[in-house]
Amino acid sequence: MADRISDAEHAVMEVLWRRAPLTATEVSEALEEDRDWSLQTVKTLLARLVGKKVVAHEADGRRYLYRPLVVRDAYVAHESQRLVDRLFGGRVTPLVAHLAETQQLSDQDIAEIEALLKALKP
Amino acid sequence: MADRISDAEHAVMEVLWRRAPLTATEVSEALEEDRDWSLQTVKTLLARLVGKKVVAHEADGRRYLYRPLVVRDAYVAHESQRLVDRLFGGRVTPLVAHLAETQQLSDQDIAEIEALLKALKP
DNA sequence: GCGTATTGACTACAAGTGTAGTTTATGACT
DNA sequence: AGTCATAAACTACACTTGTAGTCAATACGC
Repeated sequence: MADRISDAEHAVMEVLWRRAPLTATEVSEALEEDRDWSLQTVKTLLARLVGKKVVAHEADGRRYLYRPLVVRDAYVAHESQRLVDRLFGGRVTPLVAHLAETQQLSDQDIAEIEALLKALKP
Repeated sequence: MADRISDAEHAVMEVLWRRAPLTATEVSEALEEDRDWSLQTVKTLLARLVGKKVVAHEADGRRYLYRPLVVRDAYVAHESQRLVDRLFGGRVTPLVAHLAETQQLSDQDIAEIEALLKALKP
């Protein structure tokens, strides 16, 4: 479960996190808007995800049903941590500071985050 | 300038962002603590970075001096944006919310971020 | 001046990634 | 029953990435 999920694979995971289990064809259809992939490509990605043990497939008649084996939150946490570690020395404050500066946080964003922080305080 | 910087390449960039210009040997020495790379490996990475036009090299006698062509802030901004886009639908607040939950922000972290946000308000 | 170390240039090579095509079995329709 | 569509399995192939090795030129120490 420690293998990295590539970019293309991640797009497939997002579909499965939204709804599962799905057949390969259904996943492919769900991706049509965003990526211009052939069904074969999607199947390859699904097979690789199964190989990485982050997706399970169970036979359903002649086809497979795919479902995620890792929860999205865990993935998001892992990737966020990676970024914070690599670019901000593991500290969250500099990240927020950076986003605040470069991203033009709207007043509403700021209000939201403040409310969130307030709720966290003892 | 749009080529992605790989993980290993990023380690080299960090060295150059800290101090530049440097020779390949100096970069290699600076990396000794963190990565167990041969000089040749570092040279390969430098060459690739030059190929990607994110590092420049200028001859200095028989060797080259390497210096970054992109500023760290731009890279950090780009990577942060990528993560926010991919995992949080482009919105910063959910990222902060997520980090707040999973990262056990200390009281001090919270205080820092609050101060930072206060400073941003009109 | 000659050997040795250093440097850049070029080459290597396996694993991972993006992106399919081909083959074979099976089920669905007429 | 024969034909067409579909699904899985296998194969392909170029590009990137991690990690060097080799070669040829040059400079430095003695």
